[in-house]
Amino acid sequence: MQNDVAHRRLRELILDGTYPPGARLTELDAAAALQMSRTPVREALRALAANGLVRPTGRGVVVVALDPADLEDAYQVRAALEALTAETAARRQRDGRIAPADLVALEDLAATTAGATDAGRLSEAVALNRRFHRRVAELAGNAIALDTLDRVWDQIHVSTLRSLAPPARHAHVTAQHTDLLAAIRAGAPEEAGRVARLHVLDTRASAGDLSARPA
Amino acid sequence: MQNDVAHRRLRELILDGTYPPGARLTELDAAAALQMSRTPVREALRALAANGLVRPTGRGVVVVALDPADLEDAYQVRAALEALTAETAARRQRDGRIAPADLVALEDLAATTAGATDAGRLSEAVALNRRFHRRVAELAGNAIALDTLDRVWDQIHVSTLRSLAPPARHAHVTAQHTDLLAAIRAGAPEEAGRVARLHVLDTRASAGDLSARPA
DNA sequence: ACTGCATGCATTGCATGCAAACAATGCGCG
DNA sequence: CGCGCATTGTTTGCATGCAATGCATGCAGT
Repeated sequence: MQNDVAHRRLRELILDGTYPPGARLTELDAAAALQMSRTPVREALRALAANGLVRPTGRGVVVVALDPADLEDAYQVRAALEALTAETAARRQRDGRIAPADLVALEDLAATTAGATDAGRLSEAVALNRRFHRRVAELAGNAIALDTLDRVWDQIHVSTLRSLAPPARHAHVTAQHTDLLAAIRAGAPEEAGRVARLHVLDTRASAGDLSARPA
Repeated sequence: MQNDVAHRRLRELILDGTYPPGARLTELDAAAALQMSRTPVREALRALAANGLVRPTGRGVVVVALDPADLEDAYQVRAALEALTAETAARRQRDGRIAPADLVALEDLAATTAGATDAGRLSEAVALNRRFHRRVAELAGNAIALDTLDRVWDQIHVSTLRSLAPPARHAHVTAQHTDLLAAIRAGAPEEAGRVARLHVLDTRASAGDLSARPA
């Protein structure tokens, strides 16, 4: 009950845009693509549907394509949860329950992310950015929040794939990362939560602008 | 791709305690219980795992049993999301985007819930309580938040099944419901969010106390 | 030309069979 | 008496086959 190759591979194919939002996918298609029989593919499709990456539709499934309103909703959820995890992480730091090495590693990651962003290595920057946010959430030590965030991140990722544009004001984004780290390091929960929420909502703003004028 | 009888029925069996937290479940067992072949059951099990109701373990799956720390985490997530939805609902009300009938219906539901709680009809009260919270979340019109909350509610529900004790201070709980409704009706987002968060965390306190001294 | 219907086809739902993995058990050997 | 190893049984992973469903296509009748 843990050999989900089909699930993992299909998730990859969706996240990297091979199956873009709105793409219809039948069991047979997917099975052919993965060179497997329909059985494991069916299971994977169910799991993906449960994770909100794919939506059942009459025959077959379609890759989710969040409309602007849904995307806004997703960002609201993400903001609420990242505020929670940032706040929790800061509290843990204040209580001395965070290993100094973890904080340093996180600061390194932030720097690497900023570097990739500045250099315009887009997809790498996106991946690093997600890893940064995920690490922050990990610091909170809330497995359920992390799990939930993974879902939301995936959903947002899929629906913002086409707008893989460089963040308009990436110096701003980098600065916000720095602020967040500072608040966590200082053990200031309130501040960390506030910064995290605003940062997510800022990201939304740019993604929203882009998704407002696509195909 | 939407005929999940197996998924729905297994979910029911887990939520109503037929398969209690920690129960091990093999595909064959479940298939026998549902009188189906293993194939649809496997799909259901994968979906349940994706929804966090069941956890893969070596052979077969076990029904999730959140330890007290995880339960606390789940309540934190729930509180953050219910604060968001309450806040959003209040904002919508303020902007006149909520049908008056919906608010009235919600107040009725709150009254019914209070009645069942007072009368000590425990399982009915639990069900009504969840419906009340769900309706509030629906008012926010955020489908993704609702979806996410459903997951978290399910997870919490499973792990608090054994402690089906009457809420210690149910007058208090009822009062908080009233306060929440008032804040929404008044179109006071900040207040609604605050009340919702505190209400959830209060609930947690009592559930936590109970789960601290179980089997 | 348009509507209604029937036929065919794509696609899903489910069962069954088989092979591989893993765990437990019992056996032989030291 | 204890330890290691082989054997057996359980359970999963996957493929295939078949039946049922619903959609699209084309034909006929108006």
